[in-house]
Amino acid sequence: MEEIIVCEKNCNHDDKAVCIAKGAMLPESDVQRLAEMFKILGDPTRIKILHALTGRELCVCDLAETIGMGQSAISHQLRMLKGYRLVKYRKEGKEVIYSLDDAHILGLLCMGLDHINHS
Amino acid sequence: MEEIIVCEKNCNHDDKAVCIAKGAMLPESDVQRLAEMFKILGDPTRIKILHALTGRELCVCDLAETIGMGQSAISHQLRMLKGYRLVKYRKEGKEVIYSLDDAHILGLLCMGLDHINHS
DNA sequence: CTAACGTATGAATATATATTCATTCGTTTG
DNA sequence: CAAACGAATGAATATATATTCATACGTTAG
Repeated sequence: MEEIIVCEKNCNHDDKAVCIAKGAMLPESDVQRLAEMFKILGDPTRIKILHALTGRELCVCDLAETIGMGQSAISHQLRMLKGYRLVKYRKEGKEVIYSLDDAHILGLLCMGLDHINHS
Repeated sequence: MEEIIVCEKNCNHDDKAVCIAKGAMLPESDVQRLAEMFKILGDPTRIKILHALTGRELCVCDLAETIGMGQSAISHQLRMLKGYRLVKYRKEGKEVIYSLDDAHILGLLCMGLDHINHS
């Protein structure tokens, strides 16, 4: 699956470890996308939004009140979540109603919850 | 499982949604710990370190060379990972050899990889 | 058409974060 | 004991990030 890269530099101690580790490295693009994805989940406000939207759809205003933050802050975060396809929206009159777009990400959230509870 | 909180404020539109959403909210402490945990995984360098240490132990120097970054940068990140019990170390002469301390977290990494690949 | 409402947005601010540099510490080796 | 090495650390810096404020936009109601 992963291509083997030969390590050029000769370090003083055990070369082999570095060579093997280098060869096993994730492609940079995967690393970046992974980090990006986890970073999105690494913010309390965004977690609250995603969790609030599980099994429910809510307009911006209600989200803001539910979470207890300003409308603008929520809107900015929704913009980001929208960008990563984690939420979608539908317009109804003046309201914009958000819901989850990616059920898959909930698995990560749940697994995260498991992790912080069982340890 | 979760205690129901009654919402006081009367918003113009549908109160019920907010009440229910508020009642279903995660405890603040859970939210914080979840976010904290994901934030740790939300950095390319830390992902590289954790991934490099899967199935292998490496000293700081080799980690730095494997990843292609300065010793100090790696050391700072290891400090953080150590703080969250994601890595452990053992000393061998002048070297400090790190390994994973929490195999559980690898599940999250893998699941993350699945997620970015199948979507 | 105008006012009111819900939302989006840009700028500003405060804060957090990662990396580098210089230095120190501890261990080993000559 | 002194020099060399690997690692840790603190300060400094650069950069990213979240939130607030003010305002603009679009829709609806009067």
